[in-house]
Amino acid sequence: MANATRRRNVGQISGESIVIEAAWMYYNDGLNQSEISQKLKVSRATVVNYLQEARARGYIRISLAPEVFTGHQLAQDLREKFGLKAAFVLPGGNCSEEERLMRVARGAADWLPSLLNPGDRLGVAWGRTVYEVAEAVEQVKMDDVTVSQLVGSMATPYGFTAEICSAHMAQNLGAKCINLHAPAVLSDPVLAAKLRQEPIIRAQLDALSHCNKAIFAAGSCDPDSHIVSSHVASDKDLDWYVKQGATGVLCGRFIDAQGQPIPGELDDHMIGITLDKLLGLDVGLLVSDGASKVAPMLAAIAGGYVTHVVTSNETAQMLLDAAS
Amino acid sequence: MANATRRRNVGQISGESIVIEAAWMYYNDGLNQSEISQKLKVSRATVVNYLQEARARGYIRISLAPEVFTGHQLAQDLREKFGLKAAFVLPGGNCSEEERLMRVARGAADWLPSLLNPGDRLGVAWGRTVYEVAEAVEQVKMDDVTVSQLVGSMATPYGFTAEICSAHMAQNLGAKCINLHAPAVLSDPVLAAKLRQEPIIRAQLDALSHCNKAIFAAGSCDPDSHIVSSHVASDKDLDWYVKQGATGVLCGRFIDAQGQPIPGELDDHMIGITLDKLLGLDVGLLVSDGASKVAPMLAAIAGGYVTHVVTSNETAQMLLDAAS
DNA sequence: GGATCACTTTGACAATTGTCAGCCCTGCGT
DNA sequence: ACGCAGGGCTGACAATTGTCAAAGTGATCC
Repeated sequence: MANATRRRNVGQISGESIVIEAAWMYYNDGLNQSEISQKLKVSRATVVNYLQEARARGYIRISLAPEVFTGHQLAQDLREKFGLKAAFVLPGGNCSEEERLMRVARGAADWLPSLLNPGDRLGVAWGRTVYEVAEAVEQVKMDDVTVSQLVGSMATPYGFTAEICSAHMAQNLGAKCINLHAPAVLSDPVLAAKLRQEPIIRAQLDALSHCNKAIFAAGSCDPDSHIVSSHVASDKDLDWYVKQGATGVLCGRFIDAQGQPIPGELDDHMIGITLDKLLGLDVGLLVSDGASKVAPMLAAIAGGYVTHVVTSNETAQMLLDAAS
Repeated sequence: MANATRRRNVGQISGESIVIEAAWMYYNDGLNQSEISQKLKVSRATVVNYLQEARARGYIRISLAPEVFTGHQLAQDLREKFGLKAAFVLPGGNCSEEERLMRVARGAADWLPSLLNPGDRLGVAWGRTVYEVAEAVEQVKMDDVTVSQLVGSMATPYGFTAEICSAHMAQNLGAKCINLHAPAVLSDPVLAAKLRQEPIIRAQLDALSHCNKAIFAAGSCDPDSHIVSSHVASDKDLDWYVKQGATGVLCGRFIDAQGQPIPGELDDHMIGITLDKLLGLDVGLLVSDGASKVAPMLAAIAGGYVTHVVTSNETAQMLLDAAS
């Protein structure tokens, strides 16, 4: 393979770059395939092959202009009403909740790299949404970015543990990754406290304090919420917190409608970032979608954790309506 | 217009954003136009219209991956041989000199925004090549970038004066623009000196010292060079400088094969940046192409003014051959 | 009301692009 | 030499996409 002699249109252009030549003519010069095939003296079918190869190798970048999603009316309304730095509102038209979630995740993934600068430390939460964002991020080379896992790992049956979320995110961003090698929840608060004092864990938790940006989703307090199915909280815990006024979940912590953390038993059992650390970040990126997330999102925003939001048309409208 | 009631598929998605919806489905979800027309419940022809509108409005960004041009063999060879930070080598295959120049200009225009950061001050030289680059830059919003005109204005018959080059560049980059409101060459050195002392001109010249990046082309010393046809130098001047060893022209100044400025009468007549100010920049972007530019480019590189190069395949090869 | 205007939408047709089986080289093993 | 394998190229056909003139639709002004 390596030194196999390729022919590729002998006597023509330097050989390997004929693919690029074709791609340039097609996408930059605006020639059609027939014209290109004439110039290159190959059949049009070959030009098709070249173009496909160019696309397959990722030479061609096609993207929708981000301004479209941050600039339109709903996005501006969100920004003004909630005092955000920016909002990214995607068309969700007619899709199922599932499809909408994927779109929102993809939108966040497209937007995220432009929110990061060299030297940044990005905290990554966990959950289905965050996982899909991590997966959807296009491989790019972000110089000097560090990704940190915001909460410990859990036994979610779906494969989107906090570890995997942060690892994939770092992988696709070409960033360094600091994982938190501990469970998110321990049955014994004493053990949890001891673990927090372990030098390795302690260092990792310290690192979290230095994050200047974070990406997270808002979790709902429904009985079928992932916080229960991932065994972070039991049904009993959930009931208790809801009685205390829990409206949403952020990084594994329950918050009330004003976004204030609700102190409770779980705090002592958990290993992960505390919510006060999420205040005052350069970027607090909330990615969530769906009717069930409206109240949690509002709570997170009210708590001041959020500077940027990614969501769909529909959810944006619900947020605005609910807050009017 | 503002409050005119648009119909656009009444009862469907919020109306204006149906274009975005269609674009998303087409480019992100990979659906074809028929599928989209079904989902959106419009005819396929309408979908075509939506997509065209999206493209016309610039919602769709298509670009060739820059790594292709900075990564391939010739670019790496250039970088190593001349100690550059990066080189951008475009396919020039089979084109006329004119077409190659346009490609190189376009390549530079595509690359330039990614070389700029907030706070940068970009010095812009003049000439046919620089003009084409300025024209080819896609309208983007670069926050907090300032463009400075590196040399005074001249009576070129072709419309690419230094003023126009820098103004268009700033325009398309969405940057501020500092023009140099003075002729590049004055017949009287005393007058030139006086003009340099004028507060406005002086301030503008001072601003040039603060540029941290610059874009320029290498000019040749042929009798049909633009430096002559634009009346910056006379034929007699040119002859004299060539006799002194002039190999190229950079920002209106003659340099020898080692890139050293050749002191001469013209210096006192000129208003514009001096070459020592171009040393040690974060980015010195040389954009040039063609056989006649090979020697001037080598001279500019030898002089240490250049950190980044944009050129074609063919010229890159000539540079490497000539320097081997 | 109805004529007009500016606009979007549409169906039928034209052009462009994608697919695929088979050909034609070249290198390699027998 | 010969046959084989594999990659690249091609022509004919299929699918997708673009064009354009005509028709529809609400708003606005007699």
